[in-house]
Amino acid sequence: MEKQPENCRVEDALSILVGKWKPIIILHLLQQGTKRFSELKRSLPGITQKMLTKQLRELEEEDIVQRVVYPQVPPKVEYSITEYGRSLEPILEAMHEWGTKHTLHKMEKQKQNQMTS
Amino acid sequence: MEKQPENCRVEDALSILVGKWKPIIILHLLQQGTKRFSELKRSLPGITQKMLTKQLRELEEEDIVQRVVYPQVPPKVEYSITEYGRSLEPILEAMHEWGTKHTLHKMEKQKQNQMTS
DNA sequence: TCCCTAAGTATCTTTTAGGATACTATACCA
DNA sequence: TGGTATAGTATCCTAAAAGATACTTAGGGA
Repeated sequence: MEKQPENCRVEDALSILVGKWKPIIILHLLQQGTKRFSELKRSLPGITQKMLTKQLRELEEEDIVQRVVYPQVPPKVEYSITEYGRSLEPILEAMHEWGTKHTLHKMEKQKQNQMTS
Repeated sequence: MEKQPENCRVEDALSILVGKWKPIIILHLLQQGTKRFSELKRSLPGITQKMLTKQLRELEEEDIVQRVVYPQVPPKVEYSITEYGRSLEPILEAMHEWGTKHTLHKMEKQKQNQMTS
């Protein structure tokens, strides 16, 4: 890690990952390969079309996902992770691992609060 | 990584790291140890007192930083990373590494765009 | 002839994050 | 007597993210 936090590039990764839906979209595509728009939508309960479209376009812009349109009616559009997008996997791994620990940490804290109250 | 993205805990890590100031605050404390409020403020050009206070309180709430108040006037308050907070380091490492690659990736893309235009 | 589908747009409203600015307390120092 | 320093609060305001809802397109099937 750099000596000077000012020069650090953590924000770059963060800017791609933040948002209520982006991490889970990336995880779905990482784990399940190519998916149609409607499949993704079904996989993300609560997301609106507008949001899904927006997030996917932003990820495409960053070269994290690839969008393939089949010129047919009704439309068919497939999304998949790019090779470059796959390079985010270690970050997501690290976060997942930490998140699991974090759940335990919170539970322990709650237990302690109960005991002292 | 879990088979089902729904059960994944990536969001937990993300929720702690997001925000315009949190990652850089954590990095400062990780690298420079204990710091007074005013020192942190000087290290973060552009941050307002309100924001710094807010971010620090939220990190304290999550047990990422520790806050120690010395009962004296003018006030003295010291902040430091907790052991638990230190466990975020691998995530920040992974992000930093990726961010560095990302910069290169963007530069290559720009070069290609210039060549095709 | 009309409805269905898939993958969107277009508007409008709500929620959240972030920022600007002013104010506070109180010991110490000139 | 008044100014300085530190670590905050208290209000108000703007911008960005997110959400709700309605509309579009055009081929195929009943």
